[in-house]
Amino acid sequence: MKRLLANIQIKVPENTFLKDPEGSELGKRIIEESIRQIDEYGLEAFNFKKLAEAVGSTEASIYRYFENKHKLLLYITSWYWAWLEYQLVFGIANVAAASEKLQRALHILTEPYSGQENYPHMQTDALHRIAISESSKSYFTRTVDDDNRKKLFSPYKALISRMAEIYLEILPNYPHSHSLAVIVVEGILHQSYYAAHLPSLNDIGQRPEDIRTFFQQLSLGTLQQFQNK
Amino acid sequence: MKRLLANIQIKVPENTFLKDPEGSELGKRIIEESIRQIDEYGLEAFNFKKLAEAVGSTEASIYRYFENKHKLLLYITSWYWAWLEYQLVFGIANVAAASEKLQRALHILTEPYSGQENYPHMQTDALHRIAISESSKSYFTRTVDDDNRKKLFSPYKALISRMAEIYLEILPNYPHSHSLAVIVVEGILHQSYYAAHLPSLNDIGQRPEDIRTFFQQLSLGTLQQFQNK
DNA sequence: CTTTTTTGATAGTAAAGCTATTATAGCTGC
DNA sequence: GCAGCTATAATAGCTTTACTATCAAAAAAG
Repeated sequence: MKRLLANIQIKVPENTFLKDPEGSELGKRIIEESIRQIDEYGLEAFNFKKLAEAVGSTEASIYRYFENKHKLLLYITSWYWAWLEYQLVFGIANVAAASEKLQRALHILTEPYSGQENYPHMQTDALHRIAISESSKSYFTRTVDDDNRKKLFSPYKALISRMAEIYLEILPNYPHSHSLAVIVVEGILHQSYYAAHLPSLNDIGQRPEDIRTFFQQLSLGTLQQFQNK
Repeated sequence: MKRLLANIQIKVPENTFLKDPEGSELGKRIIEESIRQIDEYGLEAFNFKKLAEAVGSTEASIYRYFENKHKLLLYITSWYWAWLEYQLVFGIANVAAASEKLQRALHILTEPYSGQENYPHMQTDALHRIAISESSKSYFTRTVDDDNRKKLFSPYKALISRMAEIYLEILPNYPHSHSLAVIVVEGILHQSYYAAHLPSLNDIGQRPEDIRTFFQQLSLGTLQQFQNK
């Protein structure tokens, strides 16, 4: 796939951080190590004390960048959604047929590119695993409404909108493109999770091409069913 | 809809509790109040201290019933899945046409019956809201594999299997009935959540009949697409 | 070379999660 | 009616997590 253009920057909602971690060495190390630890131990076991120790700094310093670990999770997942959106837009640029766009989009969602030159502290493969097992924790909280008002979910919504546009291109006037897009994006992530942990909830398997085929059929079938009704 | 037969009992996996809460007055009050508090404040804000105070007991006594709040959540959600499965099996019994079964199943998933005579401490409407906003927290943990080995997810799997059977009845030899079932069950719950909190991720709306129609089209479309491929 | 910003060092508080100990009340069997 | 068992209450305490405050040192900016 393609790497980021040198002058393109991934933008994360400002309210996720107190001080931009991209603006300092310590900040970048905090992000890099957070990704490592959340990926390795999971969000619950992750805390600022262990993080501080690992980056050779102090808890207080971490708190100067992020209010709490929930905001840090939002920062990390937002970055990932923004990056995925970029991959997607780039990946379908200049593709004529809408169904071909869908196919490529599903390819990116199931096998996101993992070399990441511009942001060496962003391990996109670890981020992908975090998206699979931790991302839903960013919005199933009692602060959702507040976070939403602060636009903290906009990168995720932007990604969903891109998918929705593809569906609309396949079937203009389809009224549920966003719902379908969410179901497909989350379905892909969750099916990967189930394949690894609750295999009886997944009879597609974990091969990306099989997951793609399934969701392509689900997408086209849903659209067609609406059209024929 | 229908109420539970007097001699039917909802069975919850044994390893979710240390001492069966159904076996004592205190146990039932613990469950009733847990449901109330988790529904009202969310799982994160919920803890055994406040719970103990509300039921007029002590923290130590709660710990005699449940190892921790994660197990208590598993108990509560397991009960709900088992109850839903019962509603579903009952609701489609003696229905001949498979497509009619699907329709009824979707009806139960979107509008589960809420009068609950045999288990007055089980507020099924509160449980439904908990299923929507908290249930995924029961398996997105680093103890999933362990919990799964202990069969703690069997009621959820049983529910999914019932749905899967309906799909198989509509299209025998369909190889992805379980994945489709999970996507539909979770899709219904999540779309309800988005309708309330992140409306731009849901363009179906929150009316149960609209949600049903959408997922019926998605189900049938997915099956048909497979058949025609 | 001085001022401002960033980080480090250290301390401490509050709440959550969990365990242990002892006392008391009620029931079970004899 | 009493011995013994079980369930709960009362109390205490420990550990970890989450978070705040203060001050000094180092580094960067002017």
